[in-house]
Amino acid sequence: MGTRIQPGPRERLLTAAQRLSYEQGVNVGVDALLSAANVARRSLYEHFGGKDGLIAEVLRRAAAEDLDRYRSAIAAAGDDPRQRLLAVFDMLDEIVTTPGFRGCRYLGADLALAEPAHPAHAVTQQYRQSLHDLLAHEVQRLRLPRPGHVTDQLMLLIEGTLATGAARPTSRPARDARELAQHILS
Amino acid sequence: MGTRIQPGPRERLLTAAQRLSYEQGVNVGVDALLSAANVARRSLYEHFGGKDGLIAEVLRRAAAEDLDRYRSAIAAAGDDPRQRLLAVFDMLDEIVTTPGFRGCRYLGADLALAEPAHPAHAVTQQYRQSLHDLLAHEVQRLRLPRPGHVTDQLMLLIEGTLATGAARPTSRPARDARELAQHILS
DNA sequence: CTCCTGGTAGAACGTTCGGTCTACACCGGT
DNA sequence: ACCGGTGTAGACCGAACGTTCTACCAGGAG
Repeated sequence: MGTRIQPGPRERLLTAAQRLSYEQGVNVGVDALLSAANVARRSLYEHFGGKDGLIAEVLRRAAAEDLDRYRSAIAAAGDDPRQRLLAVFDMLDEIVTTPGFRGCRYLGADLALAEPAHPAHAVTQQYRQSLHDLLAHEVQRLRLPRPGHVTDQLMLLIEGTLATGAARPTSRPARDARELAQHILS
Repeated sequence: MGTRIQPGPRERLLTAAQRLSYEQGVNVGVDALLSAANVARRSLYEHFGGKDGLIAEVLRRAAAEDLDRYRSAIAAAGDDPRQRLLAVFDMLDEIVTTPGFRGCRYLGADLALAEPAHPAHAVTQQYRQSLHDLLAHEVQRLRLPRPGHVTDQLMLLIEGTLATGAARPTSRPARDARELAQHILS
């Protein structure tokens, strides 16, 4: 059964690694992951084949969660596609102003992992594609000219918001981005 | 004297580290830096006190070069502040489409170095402040309302361009950003 | 009861990490 | 001629890296 009193080692490892790989970066050591999860060394290699596999799985899980946050924010903003898309930047404002925000996890992974063959890269690519599709679906309904172009610009604003939020913590990049998004969508 | 047939070990080390710390990330090993620069281990510690000092100095040098690129691009664009600012995004288009582009060096350093006390963070902060001032000076001449706000938005577009260029190499984020910049500046 | 599965605990592997150290060579200045 | 400064070459250190290994233990199924 999936549910026990305490989550199994696989679950504990994923939870701890999701937190630590964000706080400390994906180059965090295996020992730190194991002791944070209270998991035996062996379990890591049985469940994920190695650190790379764990990191990739962590990113997959985080991607699913983050996409759900985008979907929830959009769904809660009513029916107007314009308002639904602007709601994304309201959600981003919350995220980047939350203490402990350290930038976009996926960009951080791509920059930190130099080897192009690392399985993490495929996960981040897939994540961005899903997010792009999510936005494109809303943009489509607006019947604007060049919908693909508009979607790319929204993606750029999102990446810029997360990057600026990490680089200049005093600023409020999501507000700036939201204003720019309003320009695009009108 | 400063000029010899071959640059001294300090110069070689800076040059090699500037390249390697970008290609491989700032977590590149000391041995890789030393062998790439053909420099004795000892020289690193005599000249920079350690790897952290070298990384910080590399970022300082890169920042000076990058700021000069911005200044040159702006200066070459004539007298109209609007055209001068848009020229920044033309320059960025060149940068992000150049093979081997791996994103913003300074954001990469901030994300990869988890310890807040690392000297690199002060350098990246200073770099962004200088870039911000550079843009603000041009924005000021436009006599727009909320010039600080506009400058922040331009910074966000720049960060977004560099992040997107690294994350989605097939896109042309600088063009999208330039179009948004035109909206801001009009 | 016995056996198997899946978990823990931890030693140990070889490699790499950043950093310190010794030994020696070159070269310009006095 | 000599000396001090600066460089190279490379051994060496303790620690951390990712990984593999053995030994043991709990719980459920046969």
